[in-house]
Amino acid sequence: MSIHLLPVGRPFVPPVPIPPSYLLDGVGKARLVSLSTALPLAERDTLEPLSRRVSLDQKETLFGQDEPACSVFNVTSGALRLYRILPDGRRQVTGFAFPGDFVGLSMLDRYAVSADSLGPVTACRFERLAFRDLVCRQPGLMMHLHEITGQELSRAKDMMMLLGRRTADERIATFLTGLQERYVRIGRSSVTLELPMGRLDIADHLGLTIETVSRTLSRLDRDRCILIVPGGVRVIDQSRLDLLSAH
Amino acid sequence: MSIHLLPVGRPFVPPVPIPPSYLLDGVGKARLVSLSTALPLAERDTLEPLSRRVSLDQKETLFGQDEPACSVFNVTSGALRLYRILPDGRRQVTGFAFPGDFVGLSMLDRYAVSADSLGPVTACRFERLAFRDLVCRQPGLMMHLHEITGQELSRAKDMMMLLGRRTADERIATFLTGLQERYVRIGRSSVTLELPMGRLDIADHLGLTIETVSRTLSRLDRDRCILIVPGGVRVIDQSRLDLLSAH
DNA sequence: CGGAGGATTGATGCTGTTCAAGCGTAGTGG
DNA sequence: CCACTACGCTTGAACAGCATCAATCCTCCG
Repeated sequence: MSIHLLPVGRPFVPPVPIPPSYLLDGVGKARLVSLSTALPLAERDTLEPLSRRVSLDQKETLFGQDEPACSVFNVTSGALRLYRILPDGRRQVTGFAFPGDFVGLSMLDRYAVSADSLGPVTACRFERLAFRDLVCRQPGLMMHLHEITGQELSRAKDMMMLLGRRTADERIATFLTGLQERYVRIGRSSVTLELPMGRLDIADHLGLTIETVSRTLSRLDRDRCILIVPGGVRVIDQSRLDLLSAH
Repeated sequence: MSIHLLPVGRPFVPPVPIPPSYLLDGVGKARLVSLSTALPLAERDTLEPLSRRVSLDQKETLFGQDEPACSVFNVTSGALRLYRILPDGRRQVTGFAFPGDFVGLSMLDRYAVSADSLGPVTACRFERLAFRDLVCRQPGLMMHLHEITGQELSRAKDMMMLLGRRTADERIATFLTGLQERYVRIGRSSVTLELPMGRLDIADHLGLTIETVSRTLSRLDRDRCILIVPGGVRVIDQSRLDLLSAH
């Protein structure tokens, strides 16, 4: 069973693409050489025996917010939705986890969000305490994981800017280009941008309503900026999208 | 020179209050015993020699976003404003740093935000690489710092929920109760809640305009929920404030 | 006393929400 | 093969919350 430690690079500096085959079957002996923070192979090897495979069907929940966090996960295929809910039902989707992403890495004793599957998902599960103990003995690995958490924190700050200060158009554009970059990074880039999540998930992620998401996408389609296709969108005018999402 | 490692506790479980004197003069020999994740004194002692004191006047900048991150800081007195700015001037204040708070702890090679002082500030500065090397050799310390980063990430998700899904009233109430809790934690709680930042800072933090912040505070004052006083507010109806900010 | 900067308050307008209806496609069963 | 339903998505019309624009008011400080 293979763990996916994706390269930790600066945004907009996509590292060497990883063959999709490596990411999609979590079995082979393929090795991932990280660009900036290469992990000694020994560390990979010590991590792997701890993991056990988990499989989820569509819309199954992996864990719930505030539950005792007894595991750390690494997604190997499919996509997870991560979210919080207010007592009155308002929801904030804090993010989506794709192959290679860790969830629960901050290792507090309770999960900070709920996680469920958008479609079929497979992941590696680590017993938290064992994971913690092991990582403690490998300062290099721990540093790497800390760095990944730092990246997530930086993305969280991007989200604050987006949610606090950007218009609906900008939010949608930023969301789309952000997905593009993530797909590039995991070697999944293609002409059409797959959207495994529904409109409501996008809305709850971007702080909008489903109607506004739908309207905004429709307008971008009408303006020949994107083309809405079943299961995703095709980007027609990349530069206009980049302009809208420009930080 | 003394470093402030504040307890890492769950939200709403304020740990033993720390005498303000300890936090305000960064000199004495006082020791901070953390509730959940006590640091061996040896670790504190190894960290301290690395630090150098920095002092800032009002509205001086400590570092700018995207600058090479060559230092990690620990605030000892005063308060910092942490923010990002879009090319067109829109600003998102991602947070404020109070005594005991670390900034730059995620240790990416560039700062994720800009930081400047709201009033006079003192802090401990650590050379990043030395800090990193040292921390690498102290798994317990590193774990603790990782945990602090995890807490920050969790608060970032609170902010996403706030910015994406909550009304102006709720944002203001949540902001006020959040400040209360932080002040309790650093032993600074008092009848009046000090607001060292201006209305514009609050607005840019909560994704509102200065006018909305002012109006909302005025209404809470008119409704006898708070009392606006010079430099802060006095909370009159705590339960109503808690209700508004309830997660 | 006068000026500057921050804060408050009012009038108006816009962006995104709400409410409601209709569309398209996939799945089911006659 | 064609209803029929279910579900997600789209579209329209009216509305509301917060933003914008603008004037005024503090309060501190020279």
